[in-house]
Amino acid sequence: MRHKTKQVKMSIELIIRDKVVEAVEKLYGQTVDSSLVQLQNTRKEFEGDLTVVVFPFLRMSKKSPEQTASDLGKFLQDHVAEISRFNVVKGFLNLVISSSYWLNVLNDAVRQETYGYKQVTPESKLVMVEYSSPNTNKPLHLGHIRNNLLGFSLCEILKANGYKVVKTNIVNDRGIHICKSMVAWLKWGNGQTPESSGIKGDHLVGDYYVKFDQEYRKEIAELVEKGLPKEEAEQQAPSMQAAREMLRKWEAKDPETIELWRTMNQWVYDGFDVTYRELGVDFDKIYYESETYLYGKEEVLRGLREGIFYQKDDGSVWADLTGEGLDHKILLRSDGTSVYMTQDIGTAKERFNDYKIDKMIYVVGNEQNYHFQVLSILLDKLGFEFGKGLHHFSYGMVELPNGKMKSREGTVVDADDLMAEMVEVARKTSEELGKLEGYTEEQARETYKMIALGALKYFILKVDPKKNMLFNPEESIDFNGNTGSFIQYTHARIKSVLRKAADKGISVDYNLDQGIAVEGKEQELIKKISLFPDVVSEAGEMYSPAVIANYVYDLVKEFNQFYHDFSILGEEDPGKRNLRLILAETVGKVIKLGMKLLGVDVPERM
RNA sequence: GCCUCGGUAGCUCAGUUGGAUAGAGCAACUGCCUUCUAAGCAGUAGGCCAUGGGUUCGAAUCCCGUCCGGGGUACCA
Repeated sequence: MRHKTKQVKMSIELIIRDKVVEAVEKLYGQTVDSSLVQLQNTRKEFEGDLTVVVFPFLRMSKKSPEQTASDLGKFLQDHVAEISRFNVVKGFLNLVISSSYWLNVLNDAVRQETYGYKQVTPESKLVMVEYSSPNTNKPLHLGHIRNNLLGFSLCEILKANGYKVVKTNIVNDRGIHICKSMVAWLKWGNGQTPESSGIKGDHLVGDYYVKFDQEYRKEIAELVEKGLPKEEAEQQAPSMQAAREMLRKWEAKDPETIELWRTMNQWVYDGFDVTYRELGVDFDKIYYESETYLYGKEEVLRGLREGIFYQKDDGSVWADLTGEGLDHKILLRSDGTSVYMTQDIGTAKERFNDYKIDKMIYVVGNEQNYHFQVLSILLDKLGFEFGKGLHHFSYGMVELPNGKMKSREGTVVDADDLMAEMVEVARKTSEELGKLEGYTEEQARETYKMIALGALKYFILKVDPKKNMLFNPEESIDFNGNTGSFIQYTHARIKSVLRKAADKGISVDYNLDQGIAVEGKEQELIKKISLFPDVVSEAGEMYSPAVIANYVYDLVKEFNQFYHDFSILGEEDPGKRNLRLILAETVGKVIKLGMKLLGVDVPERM
């Protein structure tokens, strides 16, 4: 799935490919493979729809590029009904496709409810996608937002490509990090709860995590003052001792510790639920590290028994990966506790037990590339045939104008705050423009939220997932230009036109008159529409929401030019008006279907 | 040090089987609302595609070197 496969092109392209092969045989007596036929969309400045690059055939024709292109052009025009004209510029053969062909494309598109999507069938392959994967010691921030949006969108894209998808989340609910929050809460919390304080649970627990760190630093400073080396001070600080002790008690299943752990984790889950709901993401199955790490431990010990792994004198367990060109990797600490990798081995095993997974995808930041490379190898060594097939969907980090986000330095952009702020800006903008008059308060609020989240999601998803991206809070809240709002706005405009048409009693006739003249701009739009199914499958092959985002932007830009230059309802000729209505409706549909793949809703009005 | 990803307009980003004169948005400047929503449309300006070689009819794209930046690199997750 990951490797580049040839896109399934629309039929006309296949026909042209075949005919070029045939032409080369007939004209020059040479057999060529159709992969030699380079077909591309004709550049705007030339007349034509599709262009054949003829350079590869010069060796066969033994003629000039122009002559060769001209030979092929004549042959194609005579043998392909859809080609109405052609012209030659240097080695480029530009083909003009007849307007009736484009009208047929539009006809197909307007009639299909989920144009461009593939159906999921009982035979479809099952893909499990892990995303989000938060720690339970602090609220979600901008980095998580990119993760969640990419994960959710990827799932939508896979579904649209005919895959069954299980969305999963592994919650890192155990370990020293949550113990730090617990220690701090016990020391300084005075029994504070989300209810008593009015603070959202994940934020409350996060506040105690920060509190812990502050006190811990103070303690280190004091100890260093007394002459201890820094490393030793870090180990001996009372807070850290307390956190370690808490972890030991947790692993020993001390009832009080477990009870506190459950309580505080539940506060966090309640908080996360709110954030996930606001963000519009969800999961089919949630795994908890506190459960899976034990399975991982079992597997590692089995590996040790079977001689796949080895043990050092201090009791720690290791994997030797030098045969794979990597280093040695620790799997169990000398005190027998498990590490991140142990947990992931256990989780993977559980998942493949629970589901008949054909493909497993981990949506995790690129700082963990090495981790997943190792995980894949270890599972393979342990005899799991799925090991080699794991896919790490590795995405870049989100940077802020003043550098990286550091929770300890207070430079994180909190997910809840960010969404609330964007909704507020959307409300102000919308009220200034006065576009929602007549809407109830409820409807208006929904629209503000839709606009705010659309802007945020599009801003993040339009960039290539692999790359690091910069998030400038001021720019990101812009609603003009290449933004989600621009796309939503165009959808609202289209809906407005369609409403007005209905008001005027103009009904759309879906039997397009084949003889109708199609304007250049209209044909450009149909061409853009015709690309959508290819774009969906490309996004699925490349695991890239950005492909969808950039396509929808192009389409919308094209539509707005058309909208500006041509009147739809003001058109006198009923046939032309009908064509334009169908065009508008289809563009609206593609916008909606495309944005759905990004997890973005589009409004009827804005 | 080693591994890995990246470097395209002042800023944020497109540009994927190598193809024609490298594209958008933001910011700046200029026009367009008695006409279907101006969150729009049109225009001006802005580029040695980090850099040096190579491959070929043709390179932002492929290969090698160099510089700069991100991330990882044996008991954090």
